[in-house]
Amino acid sequence: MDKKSVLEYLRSIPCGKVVTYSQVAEDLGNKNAARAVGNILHTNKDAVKYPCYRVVNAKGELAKNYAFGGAEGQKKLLESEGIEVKNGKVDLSKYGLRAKEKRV
DNA sequence: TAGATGACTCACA
DNA sequence: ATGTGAGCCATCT
Repeated sequence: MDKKSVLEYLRSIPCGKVVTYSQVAEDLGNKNAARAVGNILHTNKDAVKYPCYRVVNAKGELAKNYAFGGAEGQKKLLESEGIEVKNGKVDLSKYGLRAKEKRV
């Protein structure tokens, strides 16, 4: 669960898709490390290299309060990927790499 | 080294 | 539905 691992994971995210903190954490091996993932992204300033904007919370919203460039920039970036953004939120059911469908 | 904080998430009232 | 409490991990002081 290194910062690098998370960054690498971000790069592995397919274009036009988004992932949640918990999902990233789980894929990395620590499903409870959602918080750590967020922290790592926060520390990461290579947003241009690592699409942290593709990472959203369990609700499908991005951390607009602390985002790299604000909800506007994030929204534009997501839209550039072909992701439909609703009020700073995305439809995990459509763009979520896996969303919470696993819960079903 | 130990303590505190945070881009999170879940459960309960 | 909203608000509060607890748990986890990495970084910072």
